[in-house]
Amino acid sequence: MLKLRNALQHRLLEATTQAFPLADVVVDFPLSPATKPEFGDFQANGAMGLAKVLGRPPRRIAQAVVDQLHVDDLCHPPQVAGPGFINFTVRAEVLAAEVEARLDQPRLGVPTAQPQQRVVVDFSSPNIAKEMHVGHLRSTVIGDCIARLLSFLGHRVVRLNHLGDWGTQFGMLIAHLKHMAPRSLSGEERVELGDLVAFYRQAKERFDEDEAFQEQSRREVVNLQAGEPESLRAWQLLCQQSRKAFQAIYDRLDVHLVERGESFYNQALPGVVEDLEQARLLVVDDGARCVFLEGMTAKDGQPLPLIVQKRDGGYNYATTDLAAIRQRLASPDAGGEGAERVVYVTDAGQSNHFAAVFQVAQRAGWVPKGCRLQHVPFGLVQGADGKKLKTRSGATVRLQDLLDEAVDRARRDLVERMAQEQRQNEEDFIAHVAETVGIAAVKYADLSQNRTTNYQFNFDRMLSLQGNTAPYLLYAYVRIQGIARQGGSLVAAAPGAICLQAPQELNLARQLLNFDEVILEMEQDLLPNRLCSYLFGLSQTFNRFYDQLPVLKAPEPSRATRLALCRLSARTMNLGLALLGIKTLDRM
RNA sequence: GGGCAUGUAGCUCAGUUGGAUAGAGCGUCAGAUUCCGGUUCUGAAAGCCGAGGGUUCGAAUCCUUCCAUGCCCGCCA
Repeated sequence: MLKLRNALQHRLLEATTQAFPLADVVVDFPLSPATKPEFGDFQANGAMGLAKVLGRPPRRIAQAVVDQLHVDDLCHPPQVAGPGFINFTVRAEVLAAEVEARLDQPRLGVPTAQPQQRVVVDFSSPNIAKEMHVGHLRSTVIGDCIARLLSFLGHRVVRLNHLGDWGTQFGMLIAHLKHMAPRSLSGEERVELGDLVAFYRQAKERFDEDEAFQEQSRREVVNLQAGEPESLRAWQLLCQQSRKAFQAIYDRLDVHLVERGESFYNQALPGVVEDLEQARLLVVDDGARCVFLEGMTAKDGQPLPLIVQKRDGGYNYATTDLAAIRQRLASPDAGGEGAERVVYVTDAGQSNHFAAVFQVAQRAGWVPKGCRLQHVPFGLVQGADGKKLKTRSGATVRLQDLLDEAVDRARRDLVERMAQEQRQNEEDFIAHVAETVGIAAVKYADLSQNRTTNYQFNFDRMLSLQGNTAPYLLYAYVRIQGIARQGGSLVAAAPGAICLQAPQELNLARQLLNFDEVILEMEQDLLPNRLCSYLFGLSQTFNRFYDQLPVLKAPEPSRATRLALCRLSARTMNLGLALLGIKTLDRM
């Protein structure tokens, strides 16, 4: 409806200037989508605002504007309602023409962004030698969705996995590896570390108990940073092992990332501190080198420092994040990424940190004009008790276990339903459906909630076949495919064949045509739940349509019209879900 | 103590630049089936939008004070 809205907005402004040719009044008369279906398709609320300026009753103003409006080709006569709203209802023939035009548009009416930018989306970011857990779920799912959206809009998107692959804890791990599997380092023996979490735990235990081991661990950190070959090899071995585990999960989630761990910026860290020194931002405080932040205070009301080099000379995460910003925003000739926008998808707890780091980057002059650094925060994943999600024994929930359970449950549901319906299906089918539904349910549950709030994780709810869930949406899609299987061609409609008559047809057409508005809205604030609630509403409208009107058995021209609506519904669902990172099924 | 969030129906949550009578889903209760997959559809009950004050034609939305909850606050990320 974007095109229609723009056209109407244009005419509305013309009518307003005709009605009130006052040079000194800036006439702003915005047209927005109607807040309720009974108000039509669009509404204009400008009359109330102008009432004071013009010193006339708002309804009279609205009527004066309507009198100058020429929109007969697009709408029914606009209605003045309430205190002075103007309501517009688009003509059925116009809707039909829009539906027909959209049937063959690959982008379903969504324009590409102008200008197209180079965007870095930084998300997921697990730590080497630790397992991915619920904490990584939201970043991975939301980040992937945002990256998909921005690429769809035509931006050149680089999806970076800022892996925790460097730092003091590696000394401990390397030292432990050297004890456990010394021959693996020389390549004489292939080592399978197996459960890296257990390995990490062992190393940590030993570190806490054994003083000699502590000393050795510290030496390994120094060795690693100095590039000592054997320590480096141990480090690589650990990274490789983790990478395999991560990749298995990314494959399952259909999430693609470019690995760009913290170690990538290691060489740049001294330069970052030098730059800050050059920019006269650096202050030595209590032996640490830091930048004092503007507008941020610590507990005692003193200015808050961002430490970039510790007392012992080591660097910390703030330094790495600064190095990353500098590299991402630098031009490609300077070895940079040339990004015009960098989006960080991390939990809301890091808001302060990013505000600090962005401020320092800004003051250091690393952010070129027109470039934008953006933290996209999200809330915690909580259990049914409203507290941070844990297993029954109190441990962190492994992401792999969480996905397994979702798929298991989806499978049990499916098998039970098949028994009830006396349906026979191949094992391949069952496995594929269970996997798709399970993963979709987990993703959708996360995305369908406003990301800024904490989110209560609940298997029963997300896998339910009713309500705002992935299975409900997938089922609506499956129904359309069912029509196709029964002989309804969703391939094409004859030109001019669409004739919208029944209210269910008109409702569905309107909903379908709103897709473009929703995508642009989602782009504005990067809230995937906007798209989710749209797709849920579309599924509901479709189910009503499907329930109340026959498609295949309908006489012409209804049959062709309804098939066209089915086709556009399927395409819209498919594209919408794809932007969420969710795959559709033809049968389930 | 400071900062950032959050507070809307029994539960889980939407609510667009301030717009019309406050919106879903689940649950509850009452209905629908000659139909392309009933995993559906129709309807009902359910609200002091945390509390007070302010801004204006108009506030869940903006400002302010307070209350409650969560997260963060110097060398971990």
